[in-house]
Amino acid sequence: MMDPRVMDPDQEIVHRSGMDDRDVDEVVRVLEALRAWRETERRMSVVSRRYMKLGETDMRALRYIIAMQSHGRVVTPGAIAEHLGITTASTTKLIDRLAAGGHVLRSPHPSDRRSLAIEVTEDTRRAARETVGRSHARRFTAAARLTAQEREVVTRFLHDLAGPGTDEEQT
Amino acid sequence: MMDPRVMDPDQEIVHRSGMDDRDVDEVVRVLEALRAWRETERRMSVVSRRYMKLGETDMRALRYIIAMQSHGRVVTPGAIAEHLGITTASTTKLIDRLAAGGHVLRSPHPSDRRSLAIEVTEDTRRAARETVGRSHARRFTAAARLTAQEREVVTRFLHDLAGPGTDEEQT
DNA sequence: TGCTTGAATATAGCCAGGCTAACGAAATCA
DNA sequence: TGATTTCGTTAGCCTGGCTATATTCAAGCA
Repeated sequence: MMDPRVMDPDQEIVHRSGMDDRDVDEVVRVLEALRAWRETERRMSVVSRRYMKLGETDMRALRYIIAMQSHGRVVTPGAIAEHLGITTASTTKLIDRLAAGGHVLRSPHPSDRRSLAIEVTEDTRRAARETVGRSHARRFTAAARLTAQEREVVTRFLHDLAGPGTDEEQT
Repeated sequence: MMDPRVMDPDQEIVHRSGMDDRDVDEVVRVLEALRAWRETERRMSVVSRRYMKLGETDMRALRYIIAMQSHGRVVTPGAIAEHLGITTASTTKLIDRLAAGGHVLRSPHPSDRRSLAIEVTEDTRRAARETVGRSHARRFTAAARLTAQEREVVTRFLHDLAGPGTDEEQT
């Protein structure tokens, strides 16, 4: 009635690759570390979003606006919508929320009078720099502690994780 | 008016650690790989959740229930609420949604008549195994491709990322 | 110039998924 | 046994998505 191998689809791979128990153990440790890190990230993201009273998408939007603005680009609602993968209608409400919270301003677009330039307020830019910057610094430090060869190993592993998985895009 | 260092808080760390340009470049590559992987994960999660017509929390709940059940544990709504970090009221609605979608059943708890045992249906268990299992297999394969020393490097790096960041819990 | 078509944002109204408060039923404790 | 605590549910609210539609302006053309 209950299949004990349910959460253990590794057997097939293990069998194919001829790994011994010790190898499997190490691999599992890597995966566990990966899982732990993701969980930490998720939790910290929840904490900092609670702190700034923003939802996940709003936060992503803010990061995007700040990044673009720091490169001197004019950020329009349409561009935000596209970046986030949501509709422009939802983006209008999103900007309403950010504006109500004093995070952004709607300024006229310099050349297209149909459009807008969304600008982040100075206070929010500072706050974002503090919270986002902290976790960025943590990542930076961790990567900086590695030797050159180790960095190469880690980078390769990460690319390996992300790379060939782009197959199941289905629309 | 516009500070070009806004998204570049790395300068201080770089300065402290006495890294040269080449080092910085490599570190940035590591971080970029990290970011790319996270983005991939996020996108794929969106895709598979759309496929199963489930929200993020519902999916997490399902994974939790399947995992516990596979260890022979009785899963109660309260335990689900605690694991997800949401209220029991929200969990009631969550279970309503999962039950309406045919993903779980409310069965009587074997020993406590106030409580319930939430059970995943066979169909959903199979579907979850397929989608979740695929990305798990991808991670497993990537980790399996590493040598023993490389696995150690990666694990250490990941722990380093997740580890000391648990300081800012602020309730 | 004046008209038409398309682009960019906004509005209205719907649904999902969180929350708090209050409740009933069962377990537990004095 | 009676009081208290625990567990899940219900009711009602708010946020953040969506679609469909409206509004305003830009751009191309007769």
